[in-house]
Amino acid sequence: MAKRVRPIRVGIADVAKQAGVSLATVSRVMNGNFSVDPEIAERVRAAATELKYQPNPMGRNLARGKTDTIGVVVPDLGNPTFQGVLRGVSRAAAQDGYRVLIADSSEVSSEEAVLAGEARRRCDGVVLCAPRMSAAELEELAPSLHPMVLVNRSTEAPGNPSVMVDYGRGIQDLATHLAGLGHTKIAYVAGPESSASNALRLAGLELFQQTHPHVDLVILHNGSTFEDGHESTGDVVASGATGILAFNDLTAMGLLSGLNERGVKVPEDISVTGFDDIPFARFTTPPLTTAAVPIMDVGEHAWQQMRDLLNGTDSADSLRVFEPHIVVRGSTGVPAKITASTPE
Amino acid sequence: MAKRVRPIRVGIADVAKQAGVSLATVSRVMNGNFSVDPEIAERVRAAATELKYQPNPMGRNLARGKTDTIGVVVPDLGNPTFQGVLRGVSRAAAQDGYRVLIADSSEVSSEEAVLAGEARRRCDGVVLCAPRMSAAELEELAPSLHPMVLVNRSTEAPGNPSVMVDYGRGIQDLATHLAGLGHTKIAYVAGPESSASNALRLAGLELFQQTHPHVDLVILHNGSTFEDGHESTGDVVASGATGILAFNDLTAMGLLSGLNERGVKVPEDISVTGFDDIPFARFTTPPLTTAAVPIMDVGEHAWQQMRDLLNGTDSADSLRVFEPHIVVRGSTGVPAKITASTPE
DNA sequence: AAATTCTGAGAAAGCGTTTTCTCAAACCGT
DNA sequence: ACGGTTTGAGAAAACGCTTTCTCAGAATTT
Repeated sequence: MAKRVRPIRVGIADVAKQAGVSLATVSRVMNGNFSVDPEIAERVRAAATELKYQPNPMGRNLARGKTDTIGVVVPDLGNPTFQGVLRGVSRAAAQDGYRVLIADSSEVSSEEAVLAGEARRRCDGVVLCAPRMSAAELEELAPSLHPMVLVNRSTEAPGNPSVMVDYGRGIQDLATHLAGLGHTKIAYVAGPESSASNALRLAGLELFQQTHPHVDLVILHNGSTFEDGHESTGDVVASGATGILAFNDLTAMGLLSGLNERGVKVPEDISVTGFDDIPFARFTTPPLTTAAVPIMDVGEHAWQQMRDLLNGTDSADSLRVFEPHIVVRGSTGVPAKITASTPE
Repeated sequence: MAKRVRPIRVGIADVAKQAGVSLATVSRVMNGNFSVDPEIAERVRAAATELKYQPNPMGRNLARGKTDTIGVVVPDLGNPTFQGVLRGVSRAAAQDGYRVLIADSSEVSSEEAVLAGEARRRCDGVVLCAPRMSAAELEELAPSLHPMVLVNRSTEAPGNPSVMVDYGRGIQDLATHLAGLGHTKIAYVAGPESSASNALRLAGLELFQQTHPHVDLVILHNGSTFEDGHESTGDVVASGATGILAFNDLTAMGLLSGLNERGVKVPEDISVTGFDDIPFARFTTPPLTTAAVPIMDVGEHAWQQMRDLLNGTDSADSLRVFEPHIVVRGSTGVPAKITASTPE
């Protein structure tokens, strides 16, 4: 029977025939193996370009046991933070000839394990962005995912680099900023329970409380989206706090919007801070005071760690912490009570 | 010589041995081929789960000639629009068991062809988001990329579905909105020359001009980023126009910021419109009047087209146009001249 | 000039699946 | 009970490369 309709695909064999050499030689030339006569190499290259030969990645992948691709799994592609690290990883990896496969778990933590596993099998490595799964699950999963690098999480087992953001430090700075302005009652509108970065913020606030015992600190439970922030408005107002630490910029913006609807003036009546310094934080009304996180750098560093893992290069640090720095804009100010007690 | 250290990887052969059947049978069971005795199938399944067997994707890919992956190439992962379609495609594809590989051309149009080609070879298909390359290049590249679906571009050659947004209609609606408010001098702050959607907007404005001959329409050349919008402030003010159609929400936000710095009131002195209705458009000061584009739907539809292509299902329409709808917020209003001429 | 080491390229063995091909055994109708 | 279909599973051939193994012939050594 006739061979099935050849999809006009030129393979390594065609090039070999055209150049009058063996498959092995073509492969050698294509992979820059120098142990081949320059003249022959040239002949092969000519044949390759003439036939427009492009190596089939599937064949290569199988033969080499690698794909030059890494997987990135994020909880939500709609979140500017994850978009940032995705972009950072993607660009950095591209520099080294690697591509990235994305997996969006849609905040369903039970999906994470299977997505991560699948990504790992398809790729040479996997970076897990702020996985929502429990610590126990993460520990259990880690060995089967190696090489893996974590963003904003860490594991006991060594060999899995983490790149983290010092949310504790950031929230302390923000709280201190508010306290410095004279706020004595501060509310933290917390993020998702399952969020590790939320836990870090809470720990940071505990330290803050120790150094500022006179400040009345209250925790309001909430979420991580704009809508969550908007819905927290009632609780925030009811709390009587004049300084509000929102979980992130998104919730801060939601809160700003909610407060505006109720006629509460920011920062005159209430000061609000965000976290992350997403690109739009400076365009809110008023512009948002927040803790800037160098998110692209986080992504880029995550790639570097991954590359070291893949190359077997022992990376210097397997835990890198990025420090946020607060940027003060218009959403924070001296609380009303103080202003009122100092009439002109 | 001893086999190199087995990386503990269980292959189909291990399962076959464990179950006492041939490789072929294991494969059949794993792929839900029913022509296998239920009892044996059960035995195979038991062996598979006991050994925690997971098929190696590289092997499958090569044997099946497909990867269950599609590539998405975008000009800039930092652009909310592309983030939106990426998210839409990713989620929709995931539903059908496909994954997505991303390629960010960083707005370098010369990179697009190579990135797209590589993505295509690695994946079963490719969706090109608003490629910046010339029409000629696109036509030339198209055949080698098939199956491919285009977003916001189209080709002569059939078989390459396009999903587009009716930017012409949107900008006309926006312009009409401004004209309706009484603006008689309107400026369009154009996007990148190479942007096809910019051309569509220009075409739309031409139609608008025909139906509104009395309106003085001026075109200011510019870019697509926030910074571009900010830098256009001088030209905008100098133009004397009272109604400004920004290329997109990003440039509109930049412009808003620039106008604010100069003490120009929006919308009292100048009205500004954006385009896209990115999630943050409603939080600018004042909230941005814009043309909302159902960007997630665009991504989702792009996937559907791709799926049809992959399945050989002839899709009903190979050109789908999504209509934007304008959403009027606070950044547009009656021009000052009119207000002044109707004193209370 | 014979023996030994290098070089460079072809032959062939994987890589881990899927998918024909084959063929024995069970099943069928007459 | 016997030729003719089905069933069901194993053997083996792809899939398209990379890489090890081999082995001529050239280069070098004695």
